[in-house]
Amino acid sequence: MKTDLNENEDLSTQIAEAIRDAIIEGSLIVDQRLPSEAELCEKFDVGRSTVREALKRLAAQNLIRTQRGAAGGAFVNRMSFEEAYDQQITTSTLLLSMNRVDFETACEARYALERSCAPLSAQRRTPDQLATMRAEIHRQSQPGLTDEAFCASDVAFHRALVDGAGNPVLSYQLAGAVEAMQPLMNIITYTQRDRDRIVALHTRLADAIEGQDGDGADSTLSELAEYTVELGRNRLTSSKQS
Amino acid sequence: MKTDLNENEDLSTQIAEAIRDAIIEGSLIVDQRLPSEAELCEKFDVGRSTVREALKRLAAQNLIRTQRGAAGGAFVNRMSFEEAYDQQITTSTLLLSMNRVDFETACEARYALERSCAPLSAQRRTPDQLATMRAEIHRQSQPGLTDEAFCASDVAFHRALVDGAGNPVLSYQLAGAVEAMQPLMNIITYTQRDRDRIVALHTRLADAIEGQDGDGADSTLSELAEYTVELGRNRLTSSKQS
DNA sequence: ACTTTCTAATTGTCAGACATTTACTTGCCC
DNA sequence: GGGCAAGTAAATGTCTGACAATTAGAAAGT
Repeated sequence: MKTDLNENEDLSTQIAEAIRDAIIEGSLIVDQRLPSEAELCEKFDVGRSTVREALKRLAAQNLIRTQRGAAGGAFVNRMSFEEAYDQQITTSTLLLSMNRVDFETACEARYALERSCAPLSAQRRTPDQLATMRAEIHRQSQPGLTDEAFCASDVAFHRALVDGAGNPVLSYQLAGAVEAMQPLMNIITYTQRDRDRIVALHTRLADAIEGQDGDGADSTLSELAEYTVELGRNRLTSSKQS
Repeated sequence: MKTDLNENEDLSTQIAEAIRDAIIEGSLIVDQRLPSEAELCEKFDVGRSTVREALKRLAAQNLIRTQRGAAGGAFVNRMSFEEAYDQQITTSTLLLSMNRVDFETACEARYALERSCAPLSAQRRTPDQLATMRAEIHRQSQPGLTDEAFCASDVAFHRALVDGAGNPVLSYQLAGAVEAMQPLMNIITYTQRDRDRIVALHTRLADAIEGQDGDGADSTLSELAEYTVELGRNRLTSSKQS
């Protein structure tokens, strides 16, 4: 681990970067214990608060975890898919909401990515995932559902579809795209007719996935994408008029 | 912003979460100044170090930035695509390297995602992006290139392809998939024959993109994916034998 | 052998001090 | 009045020392 710091950033930033690089580069391996705070103070020749701030930075990125007590300390954390999901979702959500990304662009990205899962999902989906999709479709067709609940169910449906590809890396990458869209989707007010149409498309999609018809799933997703963009466009137009 | 904290986590974690939630929820908007450290101490009734650790956590996630001086303080940061890229790449890289994700799975995910960009890229790529692709192909065919430089050029080529879709959200999502693969790709030792084959495929890909032939690009990518998986498989087999 | 107690190591938190940076004010000179 | 310089105040960055809380392991006693 490098110990010479000469940039013009904060000391805690530099120290955090030095340790992060050591983790990425592999000289600190998973579950390995970092030197104690006191030792890091000596090694980098800084005060304890500075070291602690650096460690907190790393903890915020799930790179390390800390334990108190005698055999405690900071340990290199094995980044779990769960943690990575959450980070990805937070980042994506903020990225979309803070940069005035328009609905159409986000929608295009989301469905483009999702379509890349469809053929794999048609091939590999488990009965369990198929059942989840059916269950969500059933929920979506129940009357009296709030728009938000409908949206949440939509997300669950699409996640089941994505997970059907049986590729955790794909699931991880898609988590951001699908979940981060939810706040944008929530601007849509669904009429009963909209919902009927979406449920019909979801049903066709589930049928295709069940029948291992990759092309069918792909084209249905394509239709769904088009319809969603259209809904978003109408919503924007009507809100401008009002 | 909530100020009552009663969980059993660190104080700095709780405070960071409270502020983060306020940012996500929208009660703290972009470029808004947070209360000074002293004010936050009062508000949450904790010491200054605790507040500072919380702020460093947020800074590590690019949620805030800080300025020194009289009119300084912590400000809600507009998450830039650049920052989001970097975060995504770090997270993805560590996720893959720490969870023994096998080459095949990662490769499948990467090319599946990339294929979702191909048709859009064929439609919209700028001459500039096309030129980048050609330039990288040229570099790749030069003799005496190290494996690492070849890999780097490969990444640059594929990023140009992805950027060609003209959708920043897609570029962002793909950044992780493409860049995070690089360490895994680096285990491959390319023979001259491998390189020739890859350059030929890249050329076909660039031709398809130039000719706005989405299907052609898609099928070429598919071939490239297959070939890359094969290379990885051979590499693993031979390393097991040695 | 088992339980209890003690001890030491380590992180979590607080308080106070000083350094550094920076915007703004004040005062002086022209 | 305008411009320049010095000073001032507010804020973050850093250091030090102290104590609290937690925990593993050693020591002691039965």
